[in-house]
Amino acid sequence: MSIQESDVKNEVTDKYSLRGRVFQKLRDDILDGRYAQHEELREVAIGEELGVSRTPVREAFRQLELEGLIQIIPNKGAYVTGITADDVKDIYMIRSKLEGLCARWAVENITKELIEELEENIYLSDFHAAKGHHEQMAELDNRFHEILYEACNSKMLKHLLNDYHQYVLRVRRKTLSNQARSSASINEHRMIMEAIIAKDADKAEQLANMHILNAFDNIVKNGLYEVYATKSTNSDDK
Amino acid sequence: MSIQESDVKNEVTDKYSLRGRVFQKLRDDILDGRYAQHEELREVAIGEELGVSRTPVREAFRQLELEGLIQIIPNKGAYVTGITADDVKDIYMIRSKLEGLCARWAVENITKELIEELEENIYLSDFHAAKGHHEQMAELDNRFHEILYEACNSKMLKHLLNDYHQYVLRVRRKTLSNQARSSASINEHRMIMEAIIAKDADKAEQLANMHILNAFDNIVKNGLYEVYATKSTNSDDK
DNA sequence: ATCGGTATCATTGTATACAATAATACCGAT
DNA sequence: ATCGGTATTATTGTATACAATGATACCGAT
Repeated sequence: MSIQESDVKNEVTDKYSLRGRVFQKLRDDILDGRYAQHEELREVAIGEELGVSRTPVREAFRQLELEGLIQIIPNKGAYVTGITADDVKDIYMIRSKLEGLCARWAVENITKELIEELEENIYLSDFHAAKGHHEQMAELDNRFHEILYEACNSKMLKHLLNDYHQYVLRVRRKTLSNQARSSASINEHRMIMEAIIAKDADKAEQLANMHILNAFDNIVKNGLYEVYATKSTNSDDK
Repeated sequence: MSIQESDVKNEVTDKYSLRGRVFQKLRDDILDGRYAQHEELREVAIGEELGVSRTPVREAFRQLELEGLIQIIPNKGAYVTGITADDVKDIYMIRSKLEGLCARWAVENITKELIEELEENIYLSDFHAAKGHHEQMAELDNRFHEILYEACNSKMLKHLLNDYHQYVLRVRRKTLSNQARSSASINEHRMIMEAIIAKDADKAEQLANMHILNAFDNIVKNGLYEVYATKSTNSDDK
């Protein structure tokens, strides 16, 4: 197997190294709002908490910085940046554009195999929707998007969308699973797939745009959006 | 000065730490194509080359991985991913959408101060264009976009666009500075600014979209686009 | 000659030791 | 009491030592 085929998940998660575990733990904690805005993270403290030395902690810090979740001031410290309600909104708006682009590119580049995967995905989604299997539906929802990321045939876009998808997964954990939205979502998936198969790039892009905006609407409507800090702006705490 | 005000550049560059230097050096080398695709980077070798120990090298590796420039396979090694001609194209297409979004948001959020900065930027650009000062014009061009990133008032979008801007800076280093394109570019900047001032979000977005696409066209026309590897593996390119 | 297995080596992963920097406390001069 | 400056401490930055893992070479059995 060539290098670039290897599972993209490993890029970041790396479940079995200490660094990977520290990274995941900190990212989850930050995205779940368990740290205050601008809270300082000390290497030894985090290390002791997780039973590891400073080395993996430092490496995790460097990654979190690039994800924009903490800010490192040289020789001074690491401060959590977290994400605010405004950030969540921005992420969805950005994702809307990018998923649109992804769907557009998929029209040109999708393979037969991936089309089949999409079809299977929709088919299974209908099944689990009828049964009310929320767990499986969430999984299939993720997978639908991941298939498209693969199908667009762009390393850059895939990488970017995967990153944002990570954020979204966490946000969604906090939102009620909403029966009505689930079936609407599947139908939107179906329409996107059909537009791609029909090679209608404009329609695919537009549908994908709307799909993400609808998902965001749903989050706002369910109100769980409020768990995130409102833009702290300043006059700062701490 | 509060934390979030501090210079966003430091997030990544950190010129004065060893890790920062290693990171920059490796990123530059990779983006300039000085490594072969899939070449393995060994920690000790890089460290010796730069006269540092493995620690800063490893931290830099972790960052490069998140930037997508190398892939790290746990317990095995780090392999450069580089960017191909296709990647450059994708970056510009993605940037087109994002800069459009940025301009749209700037319409709502731009401050008087930033509007004045934009006006000054255009004014100075005209001056240096007339004099043929390429260095200053490139600087002003960057700055124009950075002002917009600030003006959109979105931490997420700003962060993202700054990242891509880094790529673009390197790509542009390789492209001829083209007199005709320079003046066209300034005019496009002017029109974007005017649309923002006129609070015409649709127009601002559309102009910003086109501005980036035009910049890419120029790169392709100048042919220096070919310095990058063509997509290595799969049969098809886009 | 090929296969399987083991030993050796190279390389990464982690912990710790040391150096440099920044924050704090303390002390004296005014 | 306040200000400036120095000593001390806490914390990060870097180097090195050790552990674990994967790659390679060697060797014997078939």
